[in-house]
Amino acid sequence: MENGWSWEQKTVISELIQGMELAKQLRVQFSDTSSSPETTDMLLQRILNSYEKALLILRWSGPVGQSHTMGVTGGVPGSPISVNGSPGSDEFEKGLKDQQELNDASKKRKILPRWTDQVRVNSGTGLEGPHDDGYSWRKYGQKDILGAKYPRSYYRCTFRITQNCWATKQVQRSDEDPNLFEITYRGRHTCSHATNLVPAPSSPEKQEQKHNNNNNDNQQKQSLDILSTIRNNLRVATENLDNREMAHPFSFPSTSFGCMKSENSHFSLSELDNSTLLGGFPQPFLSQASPESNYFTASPFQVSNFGGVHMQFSNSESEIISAHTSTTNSPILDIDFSLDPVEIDPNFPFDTPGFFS
DNA sequence: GTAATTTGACCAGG
DNA sequence: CCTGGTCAAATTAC
Repeated sequence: MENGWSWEQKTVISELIQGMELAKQLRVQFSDTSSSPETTDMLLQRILNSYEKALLILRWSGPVGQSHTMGVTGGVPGSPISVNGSPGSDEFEKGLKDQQELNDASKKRKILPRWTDQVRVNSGTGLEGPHDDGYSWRKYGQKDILGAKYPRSYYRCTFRITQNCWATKQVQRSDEDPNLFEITYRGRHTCSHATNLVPAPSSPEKQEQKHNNNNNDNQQKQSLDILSTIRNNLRVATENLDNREMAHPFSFPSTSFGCMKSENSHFSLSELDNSTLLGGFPQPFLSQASPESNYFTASPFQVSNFGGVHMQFSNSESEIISAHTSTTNSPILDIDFSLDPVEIDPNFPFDTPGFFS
């Protein structure tokens, strides 16, 4: 790695910087009545994408304490990551030990970190197609759940076998609000497959049928975490921000890491000079933005619910409390933050090419 | 042809 | 025993 910064560190930093810059632009937008709502909306999207990406990367990096810990993390008080950042060594070791011992999936599953996401799909706009969260998932089952109107779908990382990546997710459509999906993620991706090879994402319709794995919202929520930390730079408020779909998964450049998909047109790096850090990524334009406007507040140490999305973290033991937040203006997002330090996966491909340059 | 999805069977935990 | 989660053969998609 050059300059002591790994590629991912640089990426995170640049994403955060970009987010800030965009937010600033947005602020200007609001004082500039001549700018169109579309522009504003697009800026919002991009901001979110940046934060998403940064969060994702942070997640991959795992809890702090490792050599790969990014400096940024420390500067993110209140962020989930930093909260988990200091795992009790006991549990940490225990977790590692467990993972090593466990070959069987169920045990393994038990110790995997778990977090839930609630994603709203905007049926009106023909779905925000946030297709995937950028990962490459493979459906391996579907179950009717007692008391639930809709079946639950089970997905695992496409690279489970080839790269021993044990990340999985479950998608459950909400009973009362068919537009709402609860996505539970389990385990961190340890794969290092650059999926830009993966063909274009499926069509929106297809996604719809597939229960809309709009998990990218997940990252959007995560974005909020960081978002809140940059509160001073962010104070945006659009008119009513209903549950809107920030949609647009971001993708990574050809050097994409993990099992992220590099979806063609959703790359969202801006024209900001962050590229100097990143080494110059391509900058395809953002795709269509949702029409509705947003309202978005970043209050100190408080993550807000954004676009009606909701996210909770929990370790394998604790219950996932499902808070209902398809809501609108509640600036407060309940985050049950108790991620398990154990989530460091021994298999994490630190040595993966491209992970650390 | 390969890869992904579907779907009933199987299994473990409570 | 019931339920949720996973497996794997059959099927479908590419």
